[in-house]
Amino acid sequence: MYEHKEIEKKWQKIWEEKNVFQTQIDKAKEKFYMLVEFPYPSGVGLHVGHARVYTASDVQARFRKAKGYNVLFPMGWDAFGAPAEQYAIKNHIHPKQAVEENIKVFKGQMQSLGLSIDWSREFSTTDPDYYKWTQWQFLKFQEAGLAYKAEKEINWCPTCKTGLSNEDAQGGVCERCGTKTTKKLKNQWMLKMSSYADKLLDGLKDTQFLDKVKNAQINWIGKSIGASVNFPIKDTEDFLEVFTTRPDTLFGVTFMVISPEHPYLKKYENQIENLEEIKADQEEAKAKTEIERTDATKEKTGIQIQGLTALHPITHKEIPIWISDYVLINYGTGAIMAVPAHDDRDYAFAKKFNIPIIEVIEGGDIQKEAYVEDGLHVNSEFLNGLNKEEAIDTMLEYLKENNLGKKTVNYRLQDWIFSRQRFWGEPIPMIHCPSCGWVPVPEKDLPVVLPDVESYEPTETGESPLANIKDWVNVPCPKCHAPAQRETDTMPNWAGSSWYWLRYTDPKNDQQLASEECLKYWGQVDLYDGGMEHATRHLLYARFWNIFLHEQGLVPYSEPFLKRISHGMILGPNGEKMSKSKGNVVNPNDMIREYGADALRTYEMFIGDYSKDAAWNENGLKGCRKFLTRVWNLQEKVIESNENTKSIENILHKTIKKVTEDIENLDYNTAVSALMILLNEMEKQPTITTKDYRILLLLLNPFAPHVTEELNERNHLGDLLCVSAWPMYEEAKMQDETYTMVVQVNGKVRGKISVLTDTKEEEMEKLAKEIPNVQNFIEGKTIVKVIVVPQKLVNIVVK
RNA sequence: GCCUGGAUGGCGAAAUUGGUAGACGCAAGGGACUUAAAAUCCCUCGGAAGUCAAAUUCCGUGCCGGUUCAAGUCCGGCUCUAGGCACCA
Repeated sequence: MYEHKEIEKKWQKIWEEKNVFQTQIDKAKEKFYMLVEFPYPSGVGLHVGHARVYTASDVQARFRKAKGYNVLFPMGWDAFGAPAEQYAIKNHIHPKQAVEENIKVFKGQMQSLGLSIDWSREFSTTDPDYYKWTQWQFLKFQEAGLAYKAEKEINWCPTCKTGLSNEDAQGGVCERCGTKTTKKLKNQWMLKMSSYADKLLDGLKDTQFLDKVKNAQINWIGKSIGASVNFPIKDTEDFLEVFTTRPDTLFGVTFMVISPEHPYLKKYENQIENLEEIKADQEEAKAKTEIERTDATKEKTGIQIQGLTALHPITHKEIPIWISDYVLINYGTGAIMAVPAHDDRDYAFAKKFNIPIIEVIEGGDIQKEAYVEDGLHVNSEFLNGLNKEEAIDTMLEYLKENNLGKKTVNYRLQDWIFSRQRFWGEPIPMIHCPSCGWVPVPEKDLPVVLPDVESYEPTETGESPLANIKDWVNVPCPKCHAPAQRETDTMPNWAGSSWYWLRYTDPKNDQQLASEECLKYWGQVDLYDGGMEHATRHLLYARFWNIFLHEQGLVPYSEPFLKRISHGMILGPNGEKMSKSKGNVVNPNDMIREYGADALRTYEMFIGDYSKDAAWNENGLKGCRKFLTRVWNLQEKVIESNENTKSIENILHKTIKKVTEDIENLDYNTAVSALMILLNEMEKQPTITTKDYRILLLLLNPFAPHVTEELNERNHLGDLLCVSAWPMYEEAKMQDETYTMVVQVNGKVRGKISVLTDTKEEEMEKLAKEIPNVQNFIEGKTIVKVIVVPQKLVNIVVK
């Protein structure tokens, strides 16, 4: 009887006691670094979706190990940040304690899945031994001038009472709690990520990320090439600088628009005649949420600034300046030149406020809509008659020569807002001294450890809860020893996950973030599995961080991840995302208890294309359990022999090849299917040999590691499977003596015949024409052509 | 609106990159074993026509067209759908 409970417990214990999955550097072997995104240990435990991802990674790790690689397959915990803090507040416990409890649950569940993780490398981002190095690396950014403090209008979540990066506030809602975000001016630590935009783009060439992942990153970075143009402001020495991707349309400019946050509104306050009206508008813009402001479908609003007028840089005509919130302060220069004839938004704005529209490119009907296509330029002096590309080049040349502007590149990517007003994060290791300014905490004083406190709830003022802990905040300045104060903001929870894969290579090192030897040997991650939701933010932060460390000579590789794949989600049985409120949550614990981890693993690999979402179906799981039971029952047919059974030798070798290639290509579903086919064939045999059986078990082992080990042991087939080599296939044994030759007439199948594999083309054609049903279709017709594809088919074309 | 993918039986899906569409599994129906059920095993299973049963034929991979001896696969144009970006100048 196949009793999964005892078997699984037994083998998990054996693996642990023998330290089978502990990994050391072994230069004689090629390494394989399998990384899967470490989880955020929440209170609810593992999801069956987690089980899918970890199983797939485990299949990969076990397979590579059997193939002779020295495999690194580590796991840790990403445990800083809002959710742990919220959970702790709700349950009235310290976040540290909450994290410990949750980790215990997660780890227990992972162990019950039988994952071949090297647990000796485990750590949490919240361990002071770990975040010491996160802080240390922040100081490296600071030293390099890449960390700076800036008064920034930031996305503010009124519920979490914290600043959010653009990445955390996508669509104008707080990533964690879903509240609409507002704006708030705050002095924040920033990391100069934007200056790495080109490096982040170029580096993609050295990776094998999925195209959709690469594309998501390219979009996010949002590089656009254009020109900055200076428009003189009438009666001043000043200029209004704009960014445009269409300098060729410069002669079509009929107005300009600046963002409500543009500094000139303050600078020329005294000159502006309708200042009150403008100020009211500014207030309004501030009150609007990001989502309201960026709703492209809504009617444009705007006010013309009286008393402040620009001049066209070439024609010197007067151009009115408007203020409108469709122009964003954090992109380009916060000001645009508007060409209503050839831009949709400018067109809508001009129509609404009756601003003239000048056509400068032929081809459209500017009475009806803005014409954004290419065409010949008109009304454009020296650009007349040129198409878009030529006109852009000519204009850029002209602007440069006349000192009116220049070619410019702009990015959507912004600097990384690195401050959070929270308790549960890595303290930013900086001290503010009244006379020395910001002073880094000396290396010897790291880590700056979070204090043990009673209350870690956010403050009403928006200051971090740490600000209230005077003992902790007040320290002497490291430079002049005068009374000074610690930074009370903490790091975003993206910080800890921006270098964790490096730490796995050398997790206990107390001298360095990881030794050079370990970093060199384990090097880049060979395969990094994670969700599509992390394809932009986490992956960009991590790459930015790694590229920086590489430039500092701290890590040997510029790109951290060689290959990035993304997995699909497991949906509820109804095809919807699993959620408590929908009542469609499947708990992996229940499934393991009832069907066993091996069945669950096999099912989750068989469920469908790994990169795609899949709906849960318990009957499918039952089917996989049945498959394992049949593998179990097959032992009754096993006879002792060092040979393969002749009648299944062919399919055996084909299956080895198929499973090997499928696992390499992450086609887990077809690998399982190939094993089912092999089992079907084996069951048809009166007996199978011990050699046959061991091959089946070896191939199945990555998917169902416990039951295969048990069967291997019970039938005395050889060494533990988890330390045995992957079986090899021989092409010679895969050759078929015959094959089914397909015969078509005019491309339609009219007959099939079994022929010898080495049948010559002429013979194939002759045999094809002899098939009675084929004759029915060619009789009385003229044969125009005969196509013969050796070892496949014959197609007779008749008229 | 722009950038990626995807669409195949009742369901999850396969298909060597142009060569037998639907492997494998689930569900369903029929049968065996059993006092019975569960478990297990065997058979059928895209639709239609045809037949005692077959053979066989026609239709069929989101829609319309094209290339080719041959198209789920390639090309052009749509529709729907998932994900990413989005008043980004």
